Parts: sequence; structure tokens; C-alpha cells
Amino acid sequence: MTEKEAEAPGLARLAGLLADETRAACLLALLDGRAWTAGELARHAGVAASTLSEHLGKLVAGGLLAEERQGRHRYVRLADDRVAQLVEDLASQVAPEAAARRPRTLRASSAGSAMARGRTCYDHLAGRLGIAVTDALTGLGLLRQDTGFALTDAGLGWFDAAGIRLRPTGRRPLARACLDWTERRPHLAGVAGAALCRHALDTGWCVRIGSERAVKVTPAGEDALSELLRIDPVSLR
Amino acid sequence: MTEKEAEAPGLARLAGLLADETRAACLLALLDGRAWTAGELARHAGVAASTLSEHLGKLVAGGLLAEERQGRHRYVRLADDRVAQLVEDLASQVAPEAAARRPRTLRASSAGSAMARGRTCYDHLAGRLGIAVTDALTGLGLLRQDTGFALTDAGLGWFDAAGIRLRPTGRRPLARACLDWTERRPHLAGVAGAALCRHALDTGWCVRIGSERAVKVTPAGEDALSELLRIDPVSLR
DNA sequence: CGCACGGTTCGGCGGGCGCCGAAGTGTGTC
DNA sequence: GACACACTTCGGCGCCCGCCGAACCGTGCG
Repeated sequence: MTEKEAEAPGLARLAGLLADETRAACLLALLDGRAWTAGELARHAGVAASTLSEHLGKLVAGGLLAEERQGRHRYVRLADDRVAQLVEDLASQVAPEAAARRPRTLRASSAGSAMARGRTCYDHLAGRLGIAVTDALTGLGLLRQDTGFALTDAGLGWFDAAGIRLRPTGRRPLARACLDWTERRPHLAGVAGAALCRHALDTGWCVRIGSERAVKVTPAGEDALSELLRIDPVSLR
Repeated sequence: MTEKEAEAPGLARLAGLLADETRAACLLALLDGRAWTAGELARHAGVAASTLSEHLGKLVAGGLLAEERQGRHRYVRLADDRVAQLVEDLASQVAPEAAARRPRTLRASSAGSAMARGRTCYDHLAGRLGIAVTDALTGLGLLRQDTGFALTDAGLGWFDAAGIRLRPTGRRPLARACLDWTERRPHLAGVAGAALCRHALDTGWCVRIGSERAVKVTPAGEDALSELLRIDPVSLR
């Protein structure tokens, strides 16, 4: 043991940051990868601005959030992809029980189905769209899931041919599995997942719907995905 | 958002289970993959038996621990590898700050170095031993880390040739990276990591030191690792 | 300038939770 | 059957923490 117990306080403190419903709601909201203002988060979480200000202080001090002050606004976003991964992992562990009580109202149901069709998960694609892309990559021998989760050499070539640069940053893995909470299956995350998502949004393969995390595949996107990955456009609708 | 906020309470509740120092200490202790009695954990954590009993109740109710009652003993262990992975992930996220304050006493230091040399991490190998094995597999083209984390076909062959059966169980990935908290680098986890560790202990490649998680490579193990993976025995001492 | 507005600080309130020791239950031992 | 022992239940204590509203800063705008 020895040094291991030195970790218990740290672990407890980190978990403590996530152990509050209001803070959890903030982190989940910030999973969209964008920066929110303190006020937006307060409204989203349904608490007073003063309350949320304190929460932000703790999350920033704990290293989970990065802040950026602009004028009289305080923007916060997840500190890095490690934090995003942590929140995703934790959330997916919870999903089983959350899956029990699903859509209730009509609006929630329709918004939910848009989210289920396609959305961003921090900085990569998720939902049926994310799964479809991941499955297509796997089916074409570009991504290997049977023995772990990694791109193949052919996969590297595919990204190159598609004009998607994969630049290694720090210690973030090139490919990583992220468990999808609607589909209950892994989809592509990591550097490759982020690059692909960015490319998809940049080139107009898909566009964001409203201010939510949901995304929609464009006709041009359907053509591209059909040609490059042999994805049946119908499966994305 | 919609259904996403339904997750916030669940996430907070899960995190809340980890957010107590005593419970965290228990979970970290249970990372050795074995079953502990309530009394052992109480002594380990330094709290009254009654206090720990309540903690166990919460952890079991929360699905993090599985219990098994034998006579007047209550044995608990981590519920499954998903929980182990969660605790590992969380702990490794904390490691940076914990790394600052390291060994102090002589005994802690020597025990620490035994742990650093080789240990089990839930059900797979970690420490310098774990890293050495992982690096060797990678160097021989049996494991691919540059594009993600997965065994190669040659890797599957190697396991087969070594007589290590890899039987897929449920949704657990065959190969997965687990971040080592002493080495700050990933080592092999998942089904393959567990099978390799089990094989190493079963065939006497290494043995446990005392009742701790630390393991030591035997002479026979040095021969085997040298022959099968071209690992220099000196690097393991 | 003055006002509106986003954000922060502070005091105070209330609830929740971890802790203990004492008493209770069941199991194994002599 | 009596005793030891592992664990659990219960009551009570004290602390911590999230919440709010009110007062306070600073920025941006008319």
C-alpha cells in the first residue's frame, strides 16, 4: 500500500467535485465542448447566480474547468479532453439506470431523437451518426475493434486521402473508444475522432441544429459519407 | 439537452460514493482484485467497524461492490472490471498531485519501490514489470499503441503460442490501456492483460510478495520473459 | 455620466452525512 | 451452554456544504 493511501484524499476530493448535482449538470452541459457563460449555466442548472459562481470557483480550482474572462462575462469550458473523458466515462457508467426513465414530453422526445440521430460528444461525433461512422470504418478494415481499439495502416491512409490531418498532440491517443450513452456501443474518440468531427463540421458534412449538441447530416454529407465510407444515407435519417 | 439532465443526479450520486476519503481508501485497497473482510477494511481505513459497515452498505447498494457472506465474515470485492477501471481512471487523474509528496519513511520507501518494480492493478500487471511487458509486446509488433491500443494478428498468435487462452467475456475489450500511476505510462489491461497476469501467477513467472499487491519475478519468470518477449531480466530488478 | 447587467462576496440558514460508542444479532469455538 | 468475535443498528454529535438574497464590484451602453 504505502503511497497508495496518499491517493485516497485526492480521489475523494476529485470525486467530491463531481458529487454535486448542480456541478454535475454543468459538466454534462459543457460536454458539448464549447464555452458557456456563468449565467447560462446558472439558468441551465436552475440555481441562483451566486450559487453557481461558487461552484465554478471550485471546479476551476480543482482543474476541471478552464476559464476565460471577456469583458463582464466569464466563460468556462472543460479544461481538457482528459476531463471530458472522465465525465463521459462516469456518465456512461450511470446510463443503465438513466435509460429506464426516458422521454416524457413530446418536445423532449423529439429533441431526444435528434440527439439520438447525431450529436457531438465533447469534440467527436456520437449518436447513430457516430456509431455509423465507427462501424463503417471498422467494416472497411480501417479501424480495429476486435482486439482493442486502434486504426489500421489502411485507416491512416484513409484519413490522409480524405485530407484529414491527424496531428498527435501530447499524450492523447490517436484512437480511443467512447461509450455512447444512447446506443450503448463504442464510437471513435481521441485525436482521430476529433479531427473527423471537425472536418465534418468544417466541410459541411453536417451542421449543428440550433444551439444544442445535436447535428444533422447535410445532403453533401450524405454523398461524402456514402462515397468515402459506404454508409447508407437512409440509416442516418 | 433534454434527457441529458436526467443524468446529472445519477452522476452526482455515483461520484458521491467515491467522494468520501474512507470509501475511497476502501476502493483503492480493493483494487488488488481480492476480497477483503469488513474488519480488514476498517483497520486499513482507520475507522470504527460500525462506521465502515455503513460505508460498505452504501457501496454495495450503489453497485460498486459485490459482497459474499461467509460465516461471520462479510467479504467484499469490486463488483466488476468496469468499477475497477473507473477507480483506476479516477486515481490516475489524481496521480499528478499525489506524485509530489512521495515516500517519506524508509519502510514506505522500500515497500514503495517493490510496488514500483511490479504489482497487480486489479487483475493485470502494472509497475515497471507491467510497462516492460507492454513495451516488449509493442516492440515485437504484437501490440499496437501508435494508432490506438490493440493487439495485432501476430499478437493473437503470440498469446495462442504461449498457451494463454483469450476468451472474450461480455463487453470487456480484449486489450485496453490502463495508465500506470508510478510510471505515468499506459500498460496492458483488458481481457488480454488479465489473462497474461493470471498466466504469470499460475505458471510461477512471478509471485506475490507478502499480502500486498506487489509481485516479484522469479528466475523461471525471467527465463520465460526473456525468451518469449526478449525482456532483459536486469531491467526487472 | 448614469444606469443596466454579469458576476462575486458575504452572512445566515438548513439539511445531509461521517463519526463514534453502546447495545444487539448471529456465528463459530471451547 | 458460555464465551469470543465479526458485524450491524441506533442515537446523538458536530461539521461541512449547498442554497439564497442582499450588498458590492466592474464592464458596457445609451
